[in-house]
Amino acid sequence: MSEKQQAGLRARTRRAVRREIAQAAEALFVERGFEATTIDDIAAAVGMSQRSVHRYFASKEEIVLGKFDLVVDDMLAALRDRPAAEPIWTSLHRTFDVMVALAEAPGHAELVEPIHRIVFRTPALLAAYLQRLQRMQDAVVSELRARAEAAGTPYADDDPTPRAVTAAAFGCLIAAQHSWLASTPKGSLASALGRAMATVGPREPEAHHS
Amino acid sequence: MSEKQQAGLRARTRRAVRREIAQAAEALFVERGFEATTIDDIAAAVGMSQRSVHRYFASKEEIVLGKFDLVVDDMLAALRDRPAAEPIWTSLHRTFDVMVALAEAPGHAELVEPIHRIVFRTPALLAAYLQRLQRMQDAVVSELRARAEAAGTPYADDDPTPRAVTAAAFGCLIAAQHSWLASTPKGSLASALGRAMATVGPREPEAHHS
DNA sequence: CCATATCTGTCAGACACTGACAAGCATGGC
DNA sequence: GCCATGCTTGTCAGTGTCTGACAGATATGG
Repeated sequence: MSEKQQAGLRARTRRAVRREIAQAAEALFVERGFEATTIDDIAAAVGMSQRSVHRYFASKEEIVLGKFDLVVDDMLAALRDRPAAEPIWTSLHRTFDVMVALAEAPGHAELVEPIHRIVFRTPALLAAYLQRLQRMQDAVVSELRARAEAAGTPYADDDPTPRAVTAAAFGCLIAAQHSWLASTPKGSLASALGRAMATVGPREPEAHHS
Repeated sequence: MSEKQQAGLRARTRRAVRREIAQAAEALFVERGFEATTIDDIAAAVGMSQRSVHRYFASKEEIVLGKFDLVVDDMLAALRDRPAAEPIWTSLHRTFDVMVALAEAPGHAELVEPIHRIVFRTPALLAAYLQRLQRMQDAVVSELRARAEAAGTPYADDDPTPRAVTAAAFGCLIAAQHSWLASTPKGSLASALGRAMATVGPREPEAHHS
């Protein structure tokens, strides 16, 4: 009843309206910038009232970053499906692959780059994006703790290891996005991620879950 | 003329008023929370108008995170003073030590923990903090590029290495802050940082500036 | 003592966001 | 076909952050 991805008619039309709003909004954002576009402009573009737009998106940033929230669930599911014996760094790399694949999926890959650029250029959007990444890291850390617990080598409650490794991996993701935006000619985001994640990695001082 | 840390009378009184506002605001934030405290409340607490408070702080978040901006300059200076032959990871560790030392300095160390907790608990504040860390990373990456340039082994423009290493280090900083807040009994932030930065690190596939 | 610069309060406004209410429109039982 | 129910929508009103403009108070420097 809450906010599931039901196949009901209501939920379907709701998602359609969401897409319509996001589509019109992104066009305006690309055209005249994020901050220079008001909610009223977006509402007028789709023929709705300002209030209704806010019924579909809790905040202005969510219009741009809303898609990311949907990917997060897929990424966490991908992480859970990774074999327990796999090195953590590899599992995190494969988790990011889910996001990269959707970003480079054919059809709407043209909008990905300008939107990406806007997110990293607009302070408010970058802050919101980093906040979402941070929130996702909490979920990843929980998963890593559960995995270590299942392996018989749980982390101590105040052990910074799982969060440090996770934060380092997410740092590589952001570095890859930066590098991808700066690359000329434009390479693939997947290769940028691979290169970034090859430059750093976890250190295993003693035996700790192979 | 712009915004330097002059020793003039004007700049001195201005910083005094800033401190007074921040002090009163932090008391209110700790007492009733960040979001539940309005600018009008803060203005009333220091006997000023709402408009004048905004003349000293561009945003509500800056009242809390303004001190961080001052530390950033010291940290960047510390990074520049590190010997060029020192491993990057160690240089970054020493850079963070500057911030840790100020956080654990005697006198105002009691306020550090509750403020820390508020920052990590309040979404808007966490987002603003992460944004500032990201902006600082840009400066650190520039410094690392300049250092590699001076060493005769410059990075390519789209090489994600310097940013990935930097992002990983900052991830360790955040992980250390988390671990420090979660630790009972409360350990030192410096030791938490040391443990976090020991868990991950750069990989040197080939010879690249010792 | 005066010209200049700075600080201040007040007013007004843009903008994001929220709650409340009533009207429109659908679905589903009768 | 008809009506009750529930969801969506627009309108209105309000809060809170943040900004610009103006005028008065205060301080600085010649």
